[in-house]
Amino acid sequence: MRDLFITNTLSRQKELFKPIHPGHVGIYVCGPTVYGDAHLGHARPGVTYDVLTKFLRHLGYKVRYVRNITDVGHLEHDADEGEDKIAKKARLEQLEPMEVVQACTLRYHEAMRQLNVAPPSIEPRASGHIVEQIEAVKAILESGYAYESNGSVYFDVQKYNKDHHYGILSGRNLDDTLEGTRNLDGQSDKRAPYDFAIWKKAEPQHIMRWPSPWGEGFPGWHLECSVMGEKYLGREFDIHGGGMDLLFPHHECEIAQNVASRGTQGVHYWVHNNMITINGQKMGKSLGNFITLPQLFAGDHPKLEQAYSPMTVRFFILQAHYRGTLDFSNEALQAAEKALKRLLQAGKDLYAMASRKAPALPYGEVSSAVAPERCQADNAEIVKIFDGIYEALCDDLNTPIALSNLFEAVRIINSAKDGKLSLSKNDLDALCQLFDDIVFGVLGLRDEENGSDKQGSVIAGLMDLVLEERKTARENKDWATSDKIRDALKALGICVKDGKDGASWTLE
RNA sequence: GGUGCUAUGGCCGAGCGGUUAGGCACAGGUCUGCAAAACCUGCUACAGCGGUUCGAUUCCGCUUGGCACCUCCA
Repeated sequence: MRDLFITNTLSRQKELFKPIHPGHVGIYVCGPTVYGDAHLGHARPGVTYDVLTKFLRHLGYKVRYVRNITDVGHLEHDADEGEDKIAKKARLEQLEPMEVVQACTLRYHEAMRQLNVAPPSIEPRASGHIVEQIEAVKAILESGYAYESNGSVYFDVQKYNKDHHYGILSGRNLDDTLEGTRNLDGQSDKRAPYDFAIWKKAEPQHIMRWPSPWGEGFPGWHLECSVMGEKYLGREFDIHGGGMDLLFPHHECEIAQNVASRGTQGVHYWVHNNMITINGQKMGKSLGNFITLPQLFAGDHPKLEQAYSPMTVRFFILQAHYRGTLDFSNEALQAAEKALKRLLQAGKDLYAMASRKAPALPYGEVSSAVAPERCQADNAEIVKIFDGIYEALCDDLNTPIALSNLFEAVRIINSAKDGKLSLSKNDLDALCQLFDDIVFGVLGLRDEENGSDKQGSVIAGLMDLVLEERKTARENKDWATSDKIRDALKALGICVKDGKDGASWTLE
């Protein structure tokens, strides 16, 4: 099995990935808080950890991928007001909280499906794990690193920091945290401003509430990930992923809770994806510059010059390394759209040359192929591309380098198609393998052009007929008829191109 | 204020102590009835100032700019 190196936020270095149990990998990723439409920002971790998971599987690991749905417990703004984000939205729209959760979850799933992000192995909800969270609060209280105050339970950060390092992940120390924290006129039940709630008392108007030994309330936000990670992946597991903005306080708090409740940090590799920015600035609801995925796919937003397909967005994300910020712009998306089209067209031409059918991996299915150790191609350049791609992906999931190698393959395929280069059967097989395993498998790209199979085959049949007539006209040098057909098809969004081996067409 | 990240050609975006990233755009060429596509060629950059080095875009320091986290956030 090839060695994978991945940047561990804990050490801030690339580390050789070694799973706890050989051949198996447990991954936990912080999923969305379901109170609104999924936006462009959600696409980044969705795609990033989808590729990581698919690559691990391709390397031969058996992966359990857990991604939660946060449907309770997000305190809004000021923790002292204790208003649950979901409950607030529900009140505004006169809906049951779970109605909001359900609607948003379904929309999130639909957006992920369009992005060809496979569903996780387990998708636990915070609201379904209240009992476990209460048990965790009890355990933390027993450990002495928490205190009850007026019906709420807070984590005693200062005490914890005496025995452990609060800030081990984010690279801070408590004094730094102190300086940045503003005192809110002592109206809090907390002993110190940096203490965080692990159980929060429900105010009378609060809809989502559960009974507990400390009265009616709801669990603190940081707790759910600690609890569900342990429940489904064990006391210790391999990888925990999430957005960089969750690094502090969320993930820092998770570590503290894990140490307090079960005596171990729990996570071996912390992986963080960077943000998508718009004009160099992070997207955020409060900044009013966020674009939802449905808007993006429909082109329905003032910042959008056109609609961008889910695959274009996926390719756009893959073109940058996951640890860097990625700046959104129409130019960048349009460039991605064209590049993707060229890549997929080369794939089609490749399969035609090899007389194979492209694998159509439906949503949720993962290629069962295991990374080949060696490339069997005769052409040295193809071997180099093959190696380059695996080397790049094994080096902290460097998808941009992998893509640059794939475009070298595109060049070779196109040259072969033009008859300027001949490829052996081994070469073609190797290239097909690359497209099967990497382009469609690991990177999860796919052709969006074709409609349903039945419609597609009808159109293909009609096109054969039309192009046959046009060919006859061209053989008679009847350019008027030939151009008339091409123009008419163009008007329907079908682009005809005359190549050496006859005409081909694509749906715009 | 504290902590950390970053500064790459027209745009996006990799990378590295000495050797072509890649994509998009642009210009010229080949092919072609024309067009499109494709292929070939060109455009060769690393904020500024110092330092280390035989050699720095890559390491170090300073300056200037940008960003993120410290509050819900992917």
